[in-house]
Amino acid sequence: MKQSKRAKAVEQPSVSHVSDKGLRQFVGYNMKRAFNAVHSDLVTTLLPFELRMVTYTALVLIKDNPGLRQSQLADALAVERPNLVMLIDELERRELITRTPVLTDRRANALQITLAGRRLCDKATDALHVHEEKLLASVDPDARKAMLQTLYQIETGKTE
Amino acid sequence: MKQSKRAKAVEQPSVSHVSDKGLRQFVGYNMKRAFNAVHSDLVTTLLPFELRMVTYTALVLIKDNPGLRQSQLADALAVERPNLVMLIDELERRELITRTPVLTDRRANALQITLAGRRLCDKATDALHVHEEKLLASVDPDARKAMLQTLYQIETGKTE
DNA sequence: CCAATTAGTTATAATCAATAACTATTATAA
DNA sequence: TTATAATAGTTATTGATTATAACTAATTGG
Repeated sequence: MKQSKRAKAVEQPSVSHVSDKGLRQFVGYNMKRAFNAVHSDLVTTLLPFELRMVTYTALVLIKDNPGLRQSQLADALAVERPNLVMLIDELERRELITRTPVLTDRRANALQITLAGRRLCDKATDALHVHEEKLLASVDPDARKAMLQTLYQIETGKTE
Repeated sequence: MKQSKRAKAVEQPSVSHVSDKGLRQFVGYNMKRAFNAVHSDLVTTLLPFELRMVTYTALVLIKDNPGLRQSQLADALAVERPNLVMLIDELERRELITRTPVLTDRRANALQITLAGRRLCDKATDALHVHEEKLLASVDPDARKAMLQTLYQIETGKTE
């Protein structure tokens, strides 16, 4: 839509540097900024494995929780069940996981990682650890541990 | 317990609790989990103001950087210019900001917050601070300060 | 048994993010 | 100066992601 009334031009001092100090007051903002740095690094790290953050996360959860059901995985990943189906389809098609019906509940599928899946997962995990260590090289180990504890506290809302 | 009708099928131990310990090793995972908690709180806090995270952020940046240009804001928000247009359209339509052409560069628009925009922004900011304090009530002030410093270190990659 | 619920699926809609191309201006370089 | 390139904002469109509704099959519980 074309603007019918064009505002009058005004002498404006151009902004040389964009200040975000108003946002820096929020812990959430600082968390998001830091996570963005981690995430963009993660994306490039996982690229050669043809994994995205969500597919890698799914793979690890299936590896660590053999027999996991799709609904459980959907909950853990915080994705809707319908969206998980396609995700699982892809991992199964690539033969990184198997989807086998459960005897005791024939509605459900039990997810298992395959050998190939495990190998890919392990390689990706190694690469991620290397990248993360590089990203956190300047962070003091104690400060890092303290941050993890604080993050967990925020996540769970618990005092300790 | 029902007996299997085929030997191939194996009794699957159902997963009672989904373990994410493999993911907890990553700082990025812990950051994302904590941020999710903050973010979902933020969404509900901003809802009554009819603001999303990105629109609130835009509002604050315009407030703190009078005369900001759209391209600068797009960079600061890390959104593509075309997508910013609709965002700015909405804020302008709601008369929370103004978009005035710049004298010295008639291609550019200078963004300004209006009085109504400032009032809404301030109210939202207050509400967000209240909510964030509640969310971080269990976190020791020193631990919080230390975390902010560490987060900033990760974001910028700098030693200090 | 019957109703309600659950797991997985399909199809679809809504939302969000990315790309190309256009205009009008401004900057540059021959 | 003129021609060319580059920039700011816009439009239209596409692609990707996320959410919703409805369905089948199986299980649960009264």
